[in-house]
Amino acid sequence: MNTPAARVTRIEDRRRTPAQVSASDVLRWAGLGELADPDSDAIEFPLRRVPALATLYVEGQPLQQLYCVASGSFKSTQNDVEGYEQVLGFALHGDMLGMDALCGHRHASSAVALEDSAVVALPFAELLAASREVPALARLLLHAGGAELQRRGDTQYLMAAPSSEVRVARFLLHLARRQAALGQSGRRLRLRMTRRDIANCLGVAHETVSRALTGLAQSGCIGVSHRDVEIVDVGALHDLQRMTRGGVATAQEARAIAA
Amino acid sequence: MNTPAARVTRIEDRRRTPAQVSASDVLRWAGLGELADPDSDAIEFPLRRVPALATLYVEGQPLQQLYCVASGSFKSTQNDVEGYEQVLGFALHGDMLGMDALCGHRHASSAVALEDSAVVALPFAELLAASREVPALARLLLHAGGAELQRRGDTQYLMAAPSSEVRVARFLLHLARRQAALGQSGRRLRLRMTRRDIANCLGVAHETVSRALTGLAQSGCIGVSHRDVEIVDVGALHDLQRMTRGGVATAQEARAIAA
DNA sequence: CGCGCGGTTGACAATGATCAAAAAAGGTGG
DNA sequence: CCACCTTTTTTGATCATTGTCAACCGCGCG
Repeated sequence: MNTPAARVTRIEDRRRTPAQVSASDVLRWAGLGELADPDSDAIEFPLRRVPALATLYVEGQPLQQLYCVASGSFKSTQNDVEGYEQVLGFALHGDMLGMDALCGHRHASSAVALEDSAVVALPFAELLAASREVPALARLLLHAGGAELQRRGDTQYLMAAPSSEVRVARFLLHLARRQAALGQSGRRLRLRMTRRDIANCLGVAHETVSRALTGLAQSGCIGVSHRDVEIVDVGALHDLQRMTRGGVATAQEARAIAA
Repeated sequence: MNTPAARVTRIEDRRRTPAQVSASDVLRWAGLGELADPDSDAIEFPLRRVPALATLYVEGQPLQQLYCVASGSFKSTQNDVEGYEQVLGFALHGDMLGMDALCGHRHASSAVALEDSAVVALPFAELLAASREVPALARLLLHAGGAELQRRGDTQYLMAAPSSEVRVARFLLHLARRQAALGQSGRRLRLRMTRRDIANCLGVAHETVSRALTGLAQSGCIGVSHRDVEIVDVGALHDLQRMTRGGVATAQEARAIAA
């Protein structure tokens, strides 16, 4: 494994050096570090900064590039005829964006940066050509597609929760798990998205998200301050998350019922 | 385009002949007919019958095969710790199953046949190897991943509908559109899944699905008899499907409000 | 024939959407 | 730095939608 950490290019460095990221780094970020090799080291992709609230691509636009989130975060959305926006999910470091354009070669969703972010731009045509000689690239695309499908499945699970408080609890746990997998804290979350975005994604009114958060805070499961959430009692939150219906007054009650 | 129809292998024929399907046929079924060539004609995959209610693969199982639905239909489900089942979606002819296992090489969902069905079994390892020489196979995988993502996005859109009647309306329209794309009727549907499965997928109680269906029937939008649904007034259903909240008494009212 | 499963319908309680308003935060320009 | 604006978030009150419980029907099957 010849010290992969030493070879990982730090994002911060890239702000000064020419904005390029090697395919190896993309593989590592996507969780396929074991496939990084000299071939993929040699391939470089441009890094593109995306300011907060900027649109990376919009639904219907022909597929030119796929993107890998280098830093920051994004929301994916679908817009129906009336312009009503449906939030499909949120993308963090290492997540690929634009995979749903692989069928039809037009983006099936839009992506908007939630904060100042950066993405690696992967030109699809070149990627396709290069993937014939560098199998790791082909694997990258398949892996990314599978990962995105799993995230969508998780989101569907969130949305199907019978009570809104459970939905929000699941949402927080899901986000915490993803952050933890990135080496960040699994207890302290900064919600980069608005309550409205969360509500939209969960299929509830945004006031309900607000109420659910204060409810969970009053039960002692979490602490909420603006967009910072601390998961105080993971166990209680996890027990609550499984419940079918009806809120729970306190974290201890949640444990009592679950026992 | 040398008369592709003549070269398409009919499903019925396969019941007698050795159970093999060419890669070209899979490409055509998946909507990539233009990529079919002599190379892909030469590759054959086994056809596997799946009786009603049989499980094709289960969550957690190592990925051995990907599947393409040849006939019949399937539901994809996720099971949480307690065994509670979450229906993620339904697969029809030409849909690929198992794509979410491409990340982690374990199935992230289970697939169950809703009726007597048949699938083309695509051994993943061989597929990966062959795709280096036959680009069409690589494209097939990417295309299928994108298609599955789009279907999941549509499902999320269904689930996010604010009223249960709208959810069901969208569900019916979605299914009708897919059936129409397969050359079948876009007006007459046979719901292969139980009401409970629909409800689970939409995130509502199964009684609510029942009520929504009779409600839509009484408004004159659809006709319902057991599992056969006829879309009588597509326009009204489509108008209703866009509404944000509140049912509509009659199909004419739906049009009046929409006007 | 009885049984189980899937589906429908009714009654009731309650979750959550809606409307309304105000407080808090963030950004902008002077 | 402050005033001012917009956006975001919170909280309250009310009521409809919908989940839950329950009974019933129709159908297929052993």
